[in-house]
Amino acid sequence: MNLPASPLTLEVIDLIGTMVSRFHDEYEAAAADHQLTGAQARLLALLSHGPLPMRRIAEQLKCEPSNVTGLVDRLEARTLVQRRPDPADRRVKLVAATDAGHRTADRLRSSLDFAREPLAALEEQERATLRNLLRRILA
Amino acid sequence: MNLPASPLTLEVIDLIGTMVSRFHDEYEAAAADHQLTGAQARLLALLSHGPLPMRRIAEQLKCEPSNVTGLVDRLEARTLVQRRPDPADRRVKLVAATDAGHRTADRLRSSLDFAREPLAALEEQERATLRNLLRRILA
DNA sequence: TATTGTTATACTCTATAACTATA
DNA sequence: TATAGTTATAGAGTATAACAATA
Repeated sequence: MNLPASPLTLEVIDLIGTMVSRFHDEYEAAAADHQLTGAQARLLALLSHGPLPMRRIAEQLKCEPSNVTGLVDRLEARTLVQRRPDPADRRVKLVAATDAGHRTADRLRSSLDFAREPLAALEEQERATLRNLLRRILA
Repeated sequence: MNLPASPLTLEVIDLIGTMVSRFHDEYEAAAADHQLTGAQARLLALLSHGPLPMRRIAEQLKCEPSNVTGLVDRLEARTLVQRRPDPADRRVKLVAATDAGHRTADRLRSSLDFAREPLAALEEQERATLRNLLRRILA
């Protein structure tokens, strides 16, 4: 059983919804600026930390492994990623970002700094307060 | 020119990213629980405020009008929405949620109260602080 | 037998362009 | 001529099920 939410709580939920929507739209737009779809951008960002097996990619992206095949196919056709054999297990294919892929991922990440601008409205101390509140919500 | 972001700012951006990702995934899951896609759920939520012309729906959903045709087709096939003529302009079709559509939208909205639970970790005063910070960021 | 990645299939979402019926 | 909605087409993302190679 849920208690009815207070007007304050409802407003916070609404504000979070607005933030989610805005952040999401701008991420898609930033990806499009680099001729990437949102899913492709997320995969490329994932690979900037290092190569991953197809299986792990599917887990991280929360989708079926069969989807990853097409996703990697399209990025590989543009030489942004590369399939490599895993010496330890010949069933596994490791997907790695190429140099071009890493550069694209870096540029994408920089362009995402749009998120930094709205935060400039806050003082250092206020950003710390926001960080602490978000940490507790997401804990 | 952008100044490099401080570690604090980067952490806040990262926390916001986590919130966006979590909120988005849970919205999709809640929609799926009602046999709706995310796009269908957003359209149905939009119509809970009242009927809208196809054109306005496209604007609100930030997509092309041609997409709305199929979206409404699929919801109409399940009698969750209905196309009506606009007495004032015979070119316009008004899309309205049916009773069943309103009920589904209500249930969906209730199930989204998952967002309320994490907020319970905060005291009333802290929620007010969070609201004020978010308001300024999103202003 | 179980696991990894792929293929085949089907559906939804999306954009573009051409069409129709109104205005 | 301009606008609202539709259709046709195509590409991308997604899930399910069946499959080959390897463990």
